[in-house]
Amino acid sequence: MPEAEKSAEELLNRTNEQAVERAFGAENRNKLIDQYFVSSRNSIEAAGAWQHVYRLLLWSDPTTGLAHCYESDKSQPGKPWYARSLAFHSWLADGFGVQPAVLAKEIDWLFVKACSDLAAAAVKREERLASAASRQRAPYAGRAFPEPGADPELAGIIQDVMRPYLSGAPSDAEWRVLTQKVRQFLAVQNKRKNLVGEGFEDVLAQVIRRACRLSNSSVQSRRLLYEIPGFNRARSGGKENKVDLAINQPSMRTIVTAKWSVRADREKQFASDYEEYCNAESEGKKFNYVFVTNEFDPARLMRACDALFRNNLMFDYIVHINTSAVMAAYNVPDNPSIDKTRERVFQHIREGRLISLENWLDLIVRQ
DNA sequence: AAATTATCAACGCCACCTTG
DNA sequence: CAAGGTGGCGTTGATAATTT
Repeated sequence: MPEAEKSAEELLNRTNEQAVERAFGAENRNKLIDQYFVSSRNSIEAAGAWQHVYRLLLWSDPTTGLAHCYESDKSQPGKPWYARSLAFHSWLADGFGVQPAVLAKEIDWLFVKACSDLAAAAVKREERLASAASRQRAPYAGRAFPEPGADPELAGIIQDVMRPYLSGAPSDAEWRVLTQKVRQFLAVQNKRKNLVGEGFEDVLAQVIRRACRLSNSSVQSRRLLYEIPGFNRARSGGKENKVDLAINQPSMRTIVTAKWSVRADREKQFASDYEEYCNAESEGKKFNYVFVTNEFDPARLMRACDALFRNNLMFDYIVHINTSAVMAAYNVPDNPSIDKTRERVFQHIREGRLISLENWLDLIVRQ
């Protein structure tokens, strides 16, 4: 390798390592998403957008090994969502053209990258904490306080299983290292939730910019409402709410609420947010209110499609990352019967009320 | 600069409601 | 009556904003 190229690469590696103190923060997230799109080198078209969203954000549930489309506890073998997860996993493997066994490697790009940045930062923090910890423990020296990280119960389980293969007894310190590693391994999945929320907004923003050829300034995430053209500062004192995603085109302003999945408490917010937007609107012109999601729960999807505000449909569009994925998940081979809620969702898809990301991106280009 | 508080999404768990 | 759906609530682990 030529000398100049080598040093440039070293510089890149070095800056990557030191620049990341908030691995899951907005800056690093966007840097990583950018990296993904630049290195994939594909021009981003509406039709392939769903694949990028899933490659970046979707993950496989470690307890089932399947692509995640519903809450883990409800997706365990034997429960209804296990069948739907199997169907979704199968559909997705076909879509990516890979075997079901290796699908997990195709997805979860953003989390995997951010986690390695996080681990690097944790190593540095550890040194500082360790010296503080020894100061904190100093006054109690000699009183045999429990060692941090020790987990005798977990160590016991491992010891019982492995006993026939152990030629000697590991030291207490070695057990602590092992149990801490096991705990860290199990804790990793809990960190995901810190990335998916705002990561979804950022990924969508980049997908929209690239697929619809819009500028950075016309597609923005987490702006205050009054920073969007044609919206006033609310006078009613309360907290300033941020808009998940705002698309500003000459012919149309679009306010997007982007939720990877829905919870009841957040569902209630949709209407109060919308009321705030309507009150703040100052140009006397129509704006679109759009809900983008990867929710698979039929009841939650149905409610979003049917939601009214002052007797009109509240959302102009309800967008799922891929409605074919929803249909695939609902049609499980071992039980062909379809309940009312799922049938209603099918109807919304047929009637164009619930649309795919691809369709919505095409609409944005045309408006 | 450090500490506190707010926010967010996922998830587990529980209680209640529906449905067959 | 049992199973499954639903909603509420609290916990977790992270960042961001605000206060001290």
